[in-house]
Amino acid sequence: MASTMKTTSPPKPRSAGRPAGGGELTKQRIAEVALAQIDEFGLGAFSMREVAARLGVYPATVHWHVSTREALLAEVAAAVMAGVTPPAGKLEWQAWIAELFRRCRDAVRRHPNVAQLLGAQLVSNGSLPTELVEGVLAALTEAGFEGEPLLEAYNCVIAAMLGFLTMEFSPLPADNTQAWAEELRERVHTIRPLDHPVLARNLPLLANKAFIVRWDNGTAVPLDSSFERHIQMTIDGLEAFARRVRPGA
Amino acid sequence: MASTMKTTSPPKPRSAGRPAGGGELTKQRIAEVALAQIDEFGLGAFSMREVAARLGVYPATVHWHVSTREALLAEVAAAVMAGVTPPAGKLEWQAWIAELFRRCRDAVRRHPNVAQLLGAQLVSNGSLPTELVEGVLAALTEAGFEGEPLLEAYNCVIAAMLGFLTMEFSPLPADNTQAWAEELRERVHTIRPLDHPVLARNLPLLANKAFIVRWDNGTAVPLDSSFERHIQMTIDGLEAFARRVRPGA
DNA sequence: ACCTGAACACCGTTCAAGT
DNA sequence: ACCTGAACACCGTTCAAGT
Repeated sequence: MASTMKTTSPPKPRSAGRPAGGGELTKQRIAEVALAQIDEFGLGAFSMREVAARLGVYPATVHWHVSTREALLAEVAAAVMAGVTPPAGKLEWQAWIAELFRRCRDAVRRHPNVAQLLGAQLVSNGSLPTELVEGVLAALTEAGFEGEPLLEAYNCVIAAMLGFLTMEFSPLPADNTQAWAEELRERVHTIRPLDHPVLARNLPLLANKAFIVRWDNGTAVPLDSSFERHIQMTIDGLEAFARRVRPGA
Repeated sequence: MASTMKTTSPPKPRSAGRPAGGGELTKQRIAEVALAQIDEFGLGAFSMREVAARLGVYPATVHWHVSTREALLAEVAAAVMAGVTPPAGKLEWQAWIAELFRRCRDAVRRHPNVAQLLGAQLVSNGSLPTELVEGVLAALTEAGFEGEPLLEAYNCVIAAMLGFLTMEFSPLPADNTQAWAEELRERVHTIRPLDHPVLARNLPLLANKAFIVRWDNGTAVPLDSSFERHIQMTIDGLEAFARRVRPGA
């Protein structure tokens, strides 16, 4: 019963072939365990071998179901983002987009450590629900966009939404968090008013709450009001864009 | 002279202590080599050991100068983003922000593989130039923001800029790019018009050019017009926000 | 101060072999 | 079809020891 912290000890020995117990090993079950692991220790500490260990199985077994580490992560991202798309046809396009933004953020807040997968990995992009794409396009069509402007507006909306969330929940340095936070905090508080007057003057307002000058991410310090404002700005921006495209409305 | 593709063969043997040759090993030189490696093979293939090998040095030597892998990556990100901030006081706030967005994108386009470091890693966030922060705050102050709205507007601007770039240049799956692209392409082109009418109708417009339904990133298929529109929308959004805050202007 | 040489504790993935 | 057991070719980081 030798138990140390992270000993990847071989799983309970058993013979090959499908096990008798009801513990069916499926792609979904693997993704669940992977998500649990990411939730607990972050994406940096995620490993196939640890997933296998948690399932009481050899690493190769996981690969039989999942093909590759990246594919598994895409699966995880898909699971997190499933069901974020609001139902169609019940809201004005502005309200629909606002609702999508909020539901998307709620999903990410439940599993903040997968945030980096959304914006920063093309793989998991591809694993976002098609309903989301269709929904945004439908809303923008209702807003009067078509052709090239539709493409542009769509890209702006997706970038605005996922971009903000990717940044809000971007991970802290894996290891010596304490030391790093202290150093950045120090650096921020010794900003010279002569070199950076506006920043220095607004330091109490910005410290640890503004991008680039913060040492906690959205898990510890959520940017609620900024996100709400971002929704507002996105919609205002879309309306202005729509006016430019079809001035007669 | 045994030379295979990626043999981490021991470096040219030499004795300990500082070498005689003028090849000074500094933090900057290490960051340069790291950046070159990332440019060539991507962030996924980046390794401390390979950096060491390129420098003709043992892995431990790199650690003497850099402390940690994450710290080195932060250094690299800082190097890429150095000098993106436009000079102060020469442009209207709208033009200044637009210029910042464009220069930022140009920097990322020169080193697209570091894009994921910008939005998705809090470490490298902290290594962005303070001038950038100050500049954005100054522009927004000129636009009439102060207090809480200033914080919100700032966060929206940073998220809009870095978020878009993070997404535009998010990396493809490391390995079997070909197969993955083909599969996504296939999936996109078999979308059923009954389930996703707007998407299906606009497929020629969107395929491989819209987020989530593309299989190339910004390196192969740049989203120029979408980015320009994003700048426009951001500024329009800011102006609308400013009007809400101080209706008398 | 700066570097070697070797080790430690991990990785993802592959593959023959079992059932 | 599904899994074991072991191997391959890597990792980042640490540390005593050299100069």
